[in-house]
This record gives sequence, C-alpha cells and structure tokens, in this order.
Amino acid sequence: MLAAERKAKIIEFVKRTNIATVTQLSEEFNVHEATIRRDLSEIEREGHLRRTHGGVILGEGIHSEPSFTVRATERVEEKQRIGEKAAEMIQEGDSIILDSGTTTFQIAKYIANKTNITVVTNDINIAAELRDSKGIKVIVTGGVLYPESFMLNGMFTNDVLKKLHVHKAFIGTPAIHPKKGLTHFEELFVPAKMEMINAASEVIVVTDHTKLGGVSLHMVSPINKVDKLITGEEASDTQIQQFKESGVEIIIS
Amino acid sequence: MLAAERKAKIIEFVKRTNIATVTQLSEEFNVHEATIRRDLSEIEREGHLRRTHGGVILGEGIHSEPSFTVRATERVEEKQRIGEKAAEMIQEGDSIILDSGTTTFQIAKYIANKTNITVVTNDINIAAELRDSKGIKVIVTGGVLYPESFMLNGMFTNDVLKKLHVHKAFIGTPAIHPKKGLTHFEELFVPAKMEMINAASEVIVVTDHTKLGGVSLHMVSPINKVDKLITGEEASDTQIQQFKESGVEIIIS
DNA sequence: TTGCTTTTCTTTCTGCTGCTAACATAACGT
DNA sequence: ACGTTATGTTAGCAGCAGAAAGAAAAGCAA
Repeated sequence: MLAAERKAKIIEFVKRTNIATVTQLSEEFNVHEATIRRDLSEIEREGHLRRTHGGVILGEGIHSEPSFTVRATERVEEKQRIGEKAAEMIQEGDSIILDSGTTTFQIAKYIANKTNITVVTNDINIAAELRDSKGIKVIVTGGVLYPESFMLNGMFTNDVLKKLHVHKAFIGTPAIHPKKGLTHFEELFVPAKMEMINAASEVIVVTDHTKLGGVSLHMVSPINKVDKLITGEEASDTQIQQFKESGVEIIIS
Repeated sequence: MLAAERKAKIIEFVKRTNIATVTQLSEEFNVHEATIRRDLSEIEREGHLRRTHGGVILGEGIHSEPSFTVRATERVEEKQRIGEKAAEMIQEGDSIILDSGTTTFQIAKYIANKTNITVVTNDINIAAELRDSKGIKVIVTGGVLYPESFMLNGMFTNDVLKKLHVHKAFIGTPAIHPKKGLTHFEELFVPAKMEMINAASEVIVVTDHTKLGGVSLHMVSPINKVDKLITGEEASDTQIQQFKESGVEIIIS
C-alpha cells in the first residue's frame, strides 16, 4: 500500500470512528506504530485531524473545506475589516440575512458573540460557524447544495426567502457599478439574491474593492435599492465619489 | 481509553446529568480521582464546564442533549455497520432522505462514492459530508438550526419536505416499539419526521439496538408505515421476532 | 464567631506508556 | 551503483496515571 493511500485511509477511518489509537491503526494497516505516528503528524499538519496522547481524534469543526479555503485566502485581511465594520451595524434584536460568500462569512465570525440576533443564511458554512453562538438563532434556507461552495440555491431557497422579512440584508456580489447596480455572471444565482434584497428593509452590499465598478451579464438589482456599501480602504476616491453620487451611503473600513 | 476520549465523555456525562461528583466520575470511568480532577481542570480551562468543590456543574447554557461530536462516540462501531448495510440498499438513480442523526450520518459516509444519487437531508453535517461527492446531488431542507446538533427543523423544513417525493427515507429514532411504532421524546421534532415518512415510497428505520422496544411520549408513526428496520446484531432474538410479527422486515448487521 | 473534624484539593513523586529523533535497513526509480 | 524515499529499530525524553501528604475548604457544634 502506498503511503499516501494509507494516509487517506487513516483519515477516512478516523472520520468514521471519531477516535483511534496508534496501536489500533498500526494493527489495522499492518505497519509499525512509528509509521502511523509519522502519518498522523503529517495529517495533523495538513489540518485534517487532531492528535492526542496515544491516538488521534476528530477535530472540532473539521469537515474539510478545500475550495472554500482557497478562495478565502484572497484578500482575507480586507474582508475581515469589512466583516468587522458590518458587524458593528448589527444591533440587539436585529434579524439579518447573510448571503453566501467569503466576505459575509467574515461578518458571521464577528457577530458570534452578539445576542438576540436572528440570522437567515443560504450558506451552510456560515450556519455551522454560528451554530454554537447561544444568542443567535440561525435559519437556513433550503435548497440544492453547490459543491464548489457552501451555498444553497434553487426553488426551495427562493420559497423560504419569500416568506421572510428582515431588518438588514448583507449581500455579496462579484460586480457593483454606480450606474448599472448589482450584476452577476451566473444566471442561476440571481433569483435568490433578488429575493434577499426584497426581503430586507435595508440592503447592505459588502464587497472588496476589486469588485467596484464591475458589470456582469445578468442584472440583480438597480443601484437605488442598495442603501449602503461597505468596502475596503483600498477603493479609489473616484470610485467612492461615484457611488456617493448614486445615492449610496458608502462605508470604508 | 484515550485521555482525550475520556474528557469528551466526561463533558457528555455532565451535560446529561447537569452535575456530577469527582467520586461518581472516577467510578464511572474507572480511573483515580486525581485523574478526574486533572481532567476537570483542563475541561474548565477550555470553558466547557464549571468546577465546584466536590464536583462539577454545567456552565452557562444548559443543554440536555450531548453535542454532536460527543454523541457520535457512542456505539460508533454498531452504527457503522448499520450505515454500511443501509448504503448497500441504495442504488444508482435513487433519491433518498437522510434524517438528521449519528446513525444516518454513517450512511452518508458510506455512500460518498456512489453516483447518480439525490440526497435530501435536514442535517447540515450530512450535507457537508456529501458536498464533495461528484455523483451526489444534495438538497438541504431549510429551517431553524438547532445548537448542539446539526439539525434543521421547523416550518420551513416541513414545507420543503411536503414538496418532495423520494424512493427511500432513512429515519433515525430514539424509540421504536413493535406495537406502538415510532415515538419521540420531543414534540418539536415530530412533524418533520412525519413529513419524511410521508414523502417516501419506502421507509427504512435505522437505529442501534438500545432503542428497540422503547416508547416515548409523542407518536411519530405507526409500525405499519415502517417497511424495514436496520439494527445491530446486538439485538435480542425476542426483539427481532416481535418486529417480524409486526410485519417489519428486520435487517441485522 | 471560633475551633474541630471531615472532605476535597493541590502538589509532589514514581512507574509506565507513548513520543521524538536519530540511525539503520529495505524498496524504488534513475 | 547511486540517491531518494519509506519503513523499522532503538534510546532517551516527555507526559499521563496512581499514590500519598500537606493545604484548603466545607460542615458542624458550642
């Protein structure tokens, strides 16, 4: 058996059992305990499992998120700032929508310790992040799970969103333009975003500065439906000015 | 038993009983009291429980249900066998419902490499597990996320389930009785299970042997709606015979 | 409160098990 | 044959569990 193959099988094994001893694994795979220890060290370094004395245990929230983490490494620092700023705008008693995405995920991280908040989201990663926050009620929209992200979409998602109304919706977008408004390159995802915007009293778009001024094929929303826009300080003054002239309150963080 | 494993089980134990003495715990786990004290110190440092003189009590939020990760360490091996057996019953082209739970979670692990399957689930942990499986389409029911588990429940869950029909539903249960059928201790979770049963052509109950013969307060389904029951070989012949007489096809693994 | 007794906690020591690291050996590809 | 990689082996080290003793806390009586 190849070393890499064995490593993969160890991960598989432990994900099923949740816990395993070094001895147990060495017997299972007929290799020396030292070999298992080496494997475990590497596996831990890769972040799949957590080692303990005598064995290995499934980490807390470890259920792998490869493509997600890759995307999330881009401009994380800017997104964190945006997330923190957005979180400041959420008050006790608010109900909010968090759109699926990496920027909105950062918002979730910053509201974990708030209380008396209801969060509606179509992102199961955001839902999992907020799961243990005692003061937060999480409502997940149903729908089809998209493999490359943690997003739920489709008819069920739209149906649930239609039946809800929230104070604030935090929407991510791949393109926002001071005149053309919100646009998206993928038609499939448009209806859900439109429902989110309709369901909220206040629409807050969160996006890093590289998306400003972009235009894609499918129209999501005119600019006048966007109340606020939170973006990074990397945005140029010209861009900021243009959005201001379109009646958007722009917040730099 | 691994130290980390024992610590997890202590947390589980105390979450069930709300309070426990050092003596009690040392007898439960057959270790020295000093060891328990050391464990408790660490557990307290991690913030899971609060120590007192003579024992330990639950921290802030009191949760009667043990958390998912801890619950999953009980009878894992039996649940794996059940999960593997259940997975064998799923064929290419099937659409199935996977109820939230630790046994059904094992099913998910065993179907990851199947193709052309549609899985409907109210468990975001199951959804996350199947996310990367190319051949599997995952539909998540919406709903309110329950802390300490990964279950979605409520009106939205039921609405989505009403609009679906699947070939097979795999249902977990805390109690199944050969005469009284499926029952549940928590009223809130009953409607979703009923919808799941209604939505399926074939109802397959999966549960470890300790749940056989149990009866709880709230009725979920009469026994004649249950087509098959998969449980562990630990089940007694008497129990197996009783279910057979009730017209349930019982599968031992 | 004060003093006494009992229980529980902390600290320290010791034996044991598992861990790390270095080296040796075997398998593999060039 | 050589270097590379994976695996096994060994020795010294680190961390865990049990035991015991002194310290601290709780309970109780006057």
